[in-house]
Amino acid sequence: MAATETLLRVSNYDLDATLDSGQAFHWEPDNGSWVGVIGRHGVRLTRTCDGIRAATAGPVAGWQWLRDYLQTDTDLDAVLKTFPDDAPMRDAVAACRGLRVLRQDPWECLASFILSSTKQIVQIRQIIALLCERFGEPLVGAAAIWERRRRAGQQHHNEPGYSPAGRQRSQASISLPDGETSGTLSQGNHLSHSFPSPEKIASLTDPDLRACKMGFRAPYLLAAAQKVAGGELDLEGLRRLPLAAARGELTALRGVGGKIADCVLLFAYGFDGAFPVDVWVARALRELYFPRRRVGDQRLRHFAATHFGPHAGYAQQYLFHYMRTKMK
DNA sequence: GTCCAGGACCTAG
DNA sequence: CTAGGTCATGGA
Repeated sequence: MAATETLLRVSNYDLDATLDSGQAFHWEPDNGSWVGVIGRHGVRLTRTCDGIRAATAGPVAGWQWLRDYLQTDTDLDAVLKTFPDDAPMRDAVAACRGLRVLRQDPWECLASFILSSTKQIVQIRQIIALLCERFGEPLVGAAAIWERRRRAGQQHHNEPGYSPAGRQRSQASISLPDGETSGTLSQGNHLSHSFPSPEKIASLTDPDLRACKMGFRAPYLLAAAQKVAGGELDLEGLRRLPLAAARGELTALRGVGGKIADCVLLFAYGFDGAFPVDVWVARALRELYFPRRRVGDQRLRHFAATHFGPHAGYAQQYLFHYMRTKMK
């Protein structure tokens, strides 16, 4: 394996909380490390005493892309200092100090959250895994893995646009023999392909997508992919817009309301003022800030938009993870 | 079998 | 403005 390694020196970084807090869905724990996909790279991350050890399956030119993704250069203490000084926030921060907000690819983030509506996180991962293994590109450095499979006398069907009809045979043919992990970065096939490009998804059909278990979200994803691939929506251009304008561009997409738009603005663009309110955060706000009071949806959103300061989205992520892990 | 999930949308009051 | 139904799927 032509692996490349480095050590990202960083303190105050909770890798577990960061990669398992419902921001990104292309990561899995593996023997004390995390294995995942960033762009076309398979990546293994391991927390050490002085930082994060990173390894990729193929050669890379520098590591700035990984520092950007993980936000290791963010001054976390400066962010935490802007949080409101109240009991709920103190408890939430104490529960997962070191949690970071990632900086993901806009298309992957938008598509992932279009798929997230009324789904449990474990199911979102499953849908995205299917989407990637069927329609994504093999990762950089994965050629050695494919060669090993080929020499084992197994066929595989890697051509673009293969039909769902060939799925069963294809899946069976590319699975490794029992017990072989071969020191590869990922054991499962679902972590061996990139997230499909907007152009790729735009070329698919509704049944192709529904076969990935995404149900009524399929037409939403397809329409979004077509707008991005056709240049009608410029995702890179959103970086230069004010928060409200960027939000308007995203919510113009069918299937993208305020919550999903805020997730994308926060997790992909770094708009820290975006404050996604899902069922968990709504529950957290009601229980922690308005105990046994009847608070309307409108007032709750107003509170969220005004109470948490310039890094409100960051505060939201602490509340979300706190609620989901500690308070059940 | 029932309830619910990092929702959005449509309609009716 | 809020309340309720609908969409598709599968964990718990």
